[in-house]
Amino acid sequence: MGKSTIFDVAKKAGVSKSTVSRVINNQGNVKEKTRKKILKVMRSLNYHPNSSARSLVTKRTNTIGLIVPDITDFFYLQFIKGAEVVGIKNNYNMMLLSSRWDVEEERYCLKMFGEGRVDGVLLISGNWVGEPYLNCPELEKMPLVIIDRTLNNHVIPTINVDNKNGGYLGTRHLLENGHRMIAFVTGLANQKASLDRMEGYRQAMDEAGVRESENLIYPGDFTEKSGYQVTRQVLEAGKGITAIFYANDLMAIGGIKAIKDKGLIIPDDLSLIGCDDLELVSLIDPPFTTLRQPRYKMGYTGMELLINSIEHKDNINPAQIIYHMALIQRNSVQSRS
Amino acid sequence: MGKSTIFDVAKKAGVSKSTVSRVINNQGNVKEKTRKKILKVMRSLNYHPNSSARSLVTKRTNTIGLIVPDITDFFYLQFIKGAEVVGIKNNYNMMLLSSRWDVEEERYCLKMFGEGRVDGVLLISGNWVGEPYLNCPELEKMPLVIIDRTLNNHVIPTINVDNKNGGYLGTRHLLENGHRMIAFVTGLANQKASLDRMEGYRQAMDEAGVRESENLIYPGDFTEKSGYQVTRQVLEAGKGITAIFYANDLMAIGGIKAIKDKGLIIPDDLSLIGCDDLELVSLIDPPFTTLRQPRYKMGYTGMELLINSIEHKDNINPAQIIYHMALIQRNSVQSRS
DNA sequence: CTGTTAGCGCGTTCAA
DNA sequence: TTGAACGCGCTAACAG
Repeated sequence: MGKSTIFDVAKKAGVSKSTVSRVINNQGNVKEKTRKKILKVMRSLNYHPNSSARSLVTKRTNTIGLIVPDITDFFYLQFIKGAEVVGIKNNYNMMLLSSRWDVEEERYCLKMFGEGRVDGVLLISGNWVGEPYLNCPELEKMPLVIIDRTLNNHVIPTINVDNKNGGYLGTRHLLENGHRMIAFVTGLANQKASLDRMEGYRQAMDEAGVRESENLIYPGDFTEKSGYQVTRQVLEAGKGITAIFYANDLMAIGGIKAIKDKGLIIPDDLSLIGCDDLELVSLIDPPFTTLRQPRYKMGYTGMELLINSIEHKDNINPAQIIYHMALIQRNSVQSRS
Repeated sequence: MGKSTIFDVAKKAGVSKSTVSRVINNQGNVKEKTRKKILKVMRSLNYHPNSSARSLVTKRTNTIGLIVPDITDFFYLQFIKGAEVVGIKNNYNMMLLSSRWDVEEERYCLKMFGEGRVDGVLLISGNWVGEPYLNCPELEKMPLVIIDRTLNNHVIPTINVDNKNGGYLGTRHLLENGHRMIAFVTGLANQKASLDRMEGYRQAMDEAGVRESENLIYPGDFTEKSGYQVTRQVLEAGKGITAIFYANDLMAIGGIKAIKDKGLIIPDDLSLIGCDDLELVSLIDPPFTTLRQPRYKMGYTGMELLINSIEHKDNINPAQIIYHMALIQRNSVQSRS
């Protein structure tokens, strides 16, 4: 038996394929009686139009390609969620590929999507230093929006947060609470977000006249484990550090463990701030102060831009959108004034 | 200009489409020299075969449909991850649809995938009571594997854990540590997993001769919030409860908060156990004892079965696979003996 | 080793 | 209001 085609329906209903096609897409004028008839036959045959055949002629797939460094990473969930909501509202499906934190892999994903599988691509990028998307032939003519990354070529729209300002805000908050010996734990050295946040930290420290900031920077790698290890170093350094600023929440969580293991109390003995505002931060003890990156909103907006550009609703998409990071205060910063 | 087609390549290379097709799929014998030439032309034209056209004739899309109740839910990440690994290894892409915890929506997703968009479907099911997949015409001939659910019709392969045994094991563990007044916090009433776990709890309690177990069952809804609220009830009930068994980890996390808010210490004042073993459990303070559901493995195996069935590598897929839940001991159970 | 031919299932003219 | 004919881009016989 196999799947039934539009031809089977037409034959059984005693009409031509064209008429069936018309009722499927409810367009054109079809007599109510024949429409009813065709609908009935379609059901009886359990007919579903074949989407490949359709795409071949319409040049539309109604699906959006989504690329993420790691589906399993808590950090990306809200981006995806935001994008999904807009996708559903506009009748798009999502095809998911994972770049596994690899630039080459990311390019491969772009290539897959370049084979007419999708109408556009939402790339949630590994935030590498550099601009690897220039001269990428896979992209030719394919609507694309990049999230969590800023490009200066102004041809691919990007959505990002102001990481430098985030670093600045967090550091200011600690300074205003009377801290001066503030350590900064970085993420991976090739991650732009980490570098930018560190720059903000430096600027705030400089402005406050804390000259030793260079010696207060500790290299981490964004993982919980490194947060734990680095924090041990900080605690054993004996520099009189009273607060730690982590370049992301996961490291802060590791840090909290290390601090507790030392028998110290947060924030009484040591203050800390994270970065990103993962949902699970509120589950941690203590819930800690962090800088929120509006990830849901970013995914949402990214998908909107993308669909606009696919459907030419609006040809003047902005070249870049940059959101502020917001300080979310919880219970991990003690005033020393 | 637009996208270039196989015809453009053929013309520019001075050969026929068939020859180009042969090198694309590297099959058949093609003279090395012409192959080189064609490859070169393909690059120069930035040619990528159109996957819709291909699917139309091969009847293969090389993509797998994945249905999940909520992409954002921590619980599902490892299933997806396991499935993804196998998918990548076998050159399949993944198309992701979210059923949003709704049976109707789930059916709609199945329908979408029934339109030839995918070669098979991996359904990570909302674990509802009942068997809604019988007589579902969308499924006709479509390879399908269901995860996190057991069906007894023995036509659709399912992968699940032995939830009842999990409930039994957890309760036994508490009993063996000298607890008798053990509360059980359920999940949503229409969730089979919760009911099964509760049944295991009951059995263990009965075997141990604890007759009041009916009065120790508290209804929750799987959310952290309900875990918090129910735990407050338990603490205020004054029944002499010394341990709480939560039907999932999220509720246990809420419970931990409630217990701490009361100024009580875990496990000294109160023991507890969760269920599922989410990754984030190790981040919680204290890391708590729970029953592990091998989610990565389940996703992995599910995808393997599915691909086997698509490629007819193996027509005798098992009708159901049931994994054990394993007790993962951490620091939330105090011995009272 | 290579070219010719015939569809895959559908939407879209253009006539009727 | 309907049907006939064509083509989307590709693979798969079948010849040569």
